Formats: sequence, C-alpha cells, structure tokens
Amino acid sequence: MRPRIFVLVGPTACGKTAASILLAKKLNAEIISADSIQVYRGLDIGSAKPTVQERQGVPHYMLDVADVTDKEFSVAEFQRRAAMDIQEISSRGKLPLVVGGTGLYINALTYPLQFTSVPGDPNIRAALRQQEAEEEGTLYKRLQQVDPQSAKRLHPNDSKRIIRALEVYEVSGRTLTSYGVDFANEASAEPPYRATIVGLTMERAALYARIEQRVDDMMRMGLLNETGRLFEAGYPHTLPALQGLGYKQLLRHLRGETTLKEAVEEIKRETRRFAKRQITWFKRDKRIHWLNTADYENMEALCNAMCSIYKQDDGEGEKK
RNA sequence: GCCUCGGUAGCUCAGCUGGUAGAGCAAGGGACUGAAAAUCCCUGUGUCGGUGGUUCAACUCCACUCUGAGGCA
Repeated sequence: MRPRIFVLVGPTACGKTAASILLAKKLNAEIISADSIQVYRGLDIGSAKPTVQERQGVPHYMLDVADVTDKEFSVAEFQRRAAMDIQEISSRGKLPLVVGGTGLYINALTYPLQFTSVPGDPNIRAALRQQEAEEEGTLYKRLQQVDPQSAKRLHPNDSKRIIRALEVYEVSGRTLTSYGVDFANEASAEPPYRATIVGLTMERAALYARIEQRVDDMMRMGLLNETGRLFEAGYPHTLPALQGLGYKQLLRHLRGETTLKEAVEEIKRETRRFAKRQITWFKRDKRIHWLNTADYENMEALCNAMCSIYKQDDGEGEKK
C-alpha cells in the first residue's frame, strides 16, 4: 500500500509554519519542508525557516541540505531526497507532513513526475546565455529546428525554459519532447503517495498586510546582518540561492545600488507578487481542500479542521 | 480679503487651437515538469472636484461653487 502523506500548502506568510507544528503534534507527524530557499544553510531569517525553538521538538527534513554556493540544487534533487525521507518516516509509523509554498516541489511529490535523467549543466547554460546575448532570438530559432514541439509550447521570451530544452538536447542528444514520459498526464500513472492536500487562504488584503508586517519583522531580526555575511563571503550574486526574496534586494543595497528604504519596499512588493503567483499556481490544483484562516477562532480550531479532513479523506485525491 | 497655480486611474502626472481620455509606477489575471522566492505571457481598472451655461458636441470655453498649495495685503 502506498504511504499516506499530509500536504499543507498556501502562499507565503499565510501561517503555514505555525500551523504545521501544531498539526504535526496532533497527527503524530514529522515535517518535510517543500521550500526552495529553506534548503540552503545560512538563509534563515529571510526564508522564514522555523528556528529550533519554534520546531518544538518536531523533526524537520529538507532544511539546510544545500550550500549557498550549490548551483545544482533542483526539483529533481528535492524529489529524490524528500522521497527517501517520506519512506523513512512512514516506515517508523509516523505521518509525513509536507509543508511548503514551492508549487513545483509539491507537484514533484504528489504527481508521478519523472524528471529526465539529464541533469542541469551550468556550463552549457552559461554558453547558451552567451549566444543569446550575442544574437537575440537565436536560441528560440534553434529550438524550433531541433525540437519544434517544445518550441511551440514555450514563449519565445521564456529564456529559462528554452535554455533547458536546448540543454537536454545538447547533453543527451535527444529532444526534451522525446522524453515523453516526463510529460505523461497525471492520470496515466499512479501518484507515489496517497496525499491529503490542504491549502490555507485569506483575503488578499489581509495577506498583504501580513507580508508587510513579516518583512518588517525580518529586518528587526537581523536580515541585513544575515545578508551582510553572504555579501562579505563574496559569493557571485547570480547564484540561485541568492535570488531569494530579501537576499536579492539587500545584496543590491549592499552593493550600493539602492537605499535601504528602497530595498525594503522592493522586498515587500516582490513578496506580494510572489504570493500572487503562488495563489495562481495552487488555485488550479483541484485536489486541494481550502481553509480560510478567518473562519477559525484560533490555530487550535484550524488544526482540528485539518485533522478531520485527514480522517475523512482517503488520500486518493479528487476523481476528476 | 485679493492674486496665482492646481484638482483627470490606487499613486505621480500627460491631454495642441472643443469630437466622452493615456503614460509610468502600483494592481489584477494566467502559464509553469532538473535555476521555480526563478522565468515568462496578457490586462486600463475613470460619475476628468461639483452645479449650471455656450455648442450638434465640453476633460478642454464661460460663470458660480467646493477644495489644496503658494504669494500679496
């Protein structure tokens, strides 16, 4: 029997972390973070990583598993490691509780997605980027010749995905499209786990107010110092880890390109936009049971609601 | 009290000599399969301060009025 898991999603700052700790205690669960920034060591305040104290003894996985200089961390890596953690947790009779706002990571655990065996290659990517810089539009033209189906799927401006498609071709000699299994529709294969998925929502205005508050809190807790350490370490600011909200803007400030005030305003704005994108992503996932936090008196009531959803659900998802 | 300049989108503002309005930012919607807190696509949301007048037609001209800033007494 495939293991059951509980998945808690929602936009940034909606209260996932606090809820997850209480929920873990109620369900005898251990937490697996599905957050593309919390995986990095040293990115603590800005990623809103729960502190050891906040974790209240509940074991957490997929935190601090990569170094900031790691250019290779990816969904595939996340999927591999999280899958092992899930096996291990459920083998001990505990419930794996996946919590996070990175939609792609969530899908990597809740759909039978197989990533191709073609790992990313920073050198090839850099070379391709260079070619594009020399002649705009050249990559898309090449993709049209090499892999017309992928080209059709992608917008000519979507450089990252175009680069990935060409990378697959260069590394493996096969087109991304030819790895058809990767794009298998979800119905054709069985999902790896029986997942109950709950999403936290609240009114947009309320969420934005929380985001504003949280960014101010992060600054108070020393986000500038945390970023200062990264700055002094002299890492290239193009590292994937340093694209994280907060770090990106404060590094720009530390390089003297913006005032602190401007940087903080930018963090707030970009975080709002990020939340909007997360909402768009999760909105189309019909498996999610949505709970509006405003409908519950307190965390206790909210978590009880989640528990009863878990008990009623068989984890097989919506039959659509 | 008098004079001057303003009042147009959430904000800052453009709208020549009359033909019911447009930029930037903010915002909203969407995509997403090995960088995903990344990357990309789409969208103007408006009693033009109010009332009356001139006109076929008023954001635009006139009168009055409300309101903001500055100046002179």
